[in-house]
Amino acid sequence: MAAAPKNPRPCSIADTLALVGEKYSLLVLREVCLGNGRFDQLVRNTGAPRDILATRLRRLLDAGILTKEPYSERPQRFEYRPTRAGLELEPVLMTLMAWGDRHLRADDDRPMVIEHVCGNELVPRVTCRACGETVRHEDLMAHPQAEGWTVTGPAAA
Amino acid sequence: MAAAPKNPRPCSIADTLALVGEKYSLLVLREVCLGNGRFDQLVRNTGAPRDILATRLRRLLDAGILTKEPYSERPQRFEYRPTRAGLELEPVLMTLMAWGDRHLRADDDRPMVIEHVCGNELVPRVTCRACGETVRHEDLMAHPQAEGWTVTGPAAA
DNA sequence: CCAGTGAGTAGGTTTTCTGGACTCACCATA
DNA sequence: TATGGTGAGTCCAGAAAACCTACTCACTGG
Repeated sequence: MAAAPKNPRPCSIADTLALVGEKYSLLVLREVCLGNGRFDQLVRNTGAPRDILATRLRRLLDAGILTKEPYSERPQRFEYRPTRAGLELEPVLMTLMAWGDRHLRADDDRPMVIEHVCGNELVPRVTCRACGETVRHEDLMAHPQAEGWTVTGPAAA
Repeated sequence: MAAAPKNPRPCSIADTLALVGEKYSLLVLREVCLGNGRFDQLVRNTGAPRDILATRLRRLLDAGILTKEPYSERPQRFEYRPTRAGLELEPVLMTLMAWGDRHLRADDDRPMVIEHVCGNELVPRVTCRACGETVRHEDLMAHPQAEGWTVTGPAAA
């Protein structure tokens, strides 16, 4: 018998995680978004082994999520910065942080508070671009576009 | 010399990823949110090896993100379902999917379209709960709550 | 009785992570 | 000019995870 075909559901979540889902990648992105883009800062702040960090950085550069900008000639030194695409991953970081703050922490134990220009603390909320309402699970219907990938809960194709 | 202390930045993103950041975990959550909660469905749809899937499921159960509900006595069969906490991770899945759809796919090649009750296709957007505005990177200021964890870009503590 | 299914477990190999030391280029100071 | 320090990595051996294949166990349906 031929080996298992191994074709999981085609999915943009999976594709995105293939780029940024490895250990430390999103922490690197966090630091870089905070402006801490130097190698040793990344090592200290993420806890990644230097070795692993180097391969993660290469991958994120290749994926167009980070860029490497010189901040000193002689000794050549670089700083990693998010690209536009990298910055567009910030919502992922926000929603992860919000979940952790809600479920893993006491109210007075949040390690970081983010302030929005409006002057309030940022509590991120995901809304529907079309109608502006908060997105709730019960309000969603999934429509797989490929044959054979059914969903049994919210919807049928 | 004593070994490196290895204390990375305290962070809810890291804490959340410690629970759901391993390979396949978020794909399992995706399937479970879609209503495909049985072991063999999860194997097929995520592509995870059966033994890895078993350990991921245990971890997600322990973390209170999934529950195991019987759908048949004799033969005892269970189905995994998201808890409230699990459903609250859906925004993470939405934002990951939106990013992948935007950056890794052509417009006519999205593997899944989600319809909101409002009748439109869901395009998720992260907004500030206080003022309702779309969250943009430039509008944020990060305030680390612990000493020593500076940010050099958006803000100082 | 036999084949088939759903939900795992077991074992052995391959891949990846990890921690530590090492390099290389440069600067500062004595 | 030696001496030490920093930033940005690389290299390596041991530990841990992932992977694949096969196997079990409890049924069910014909």
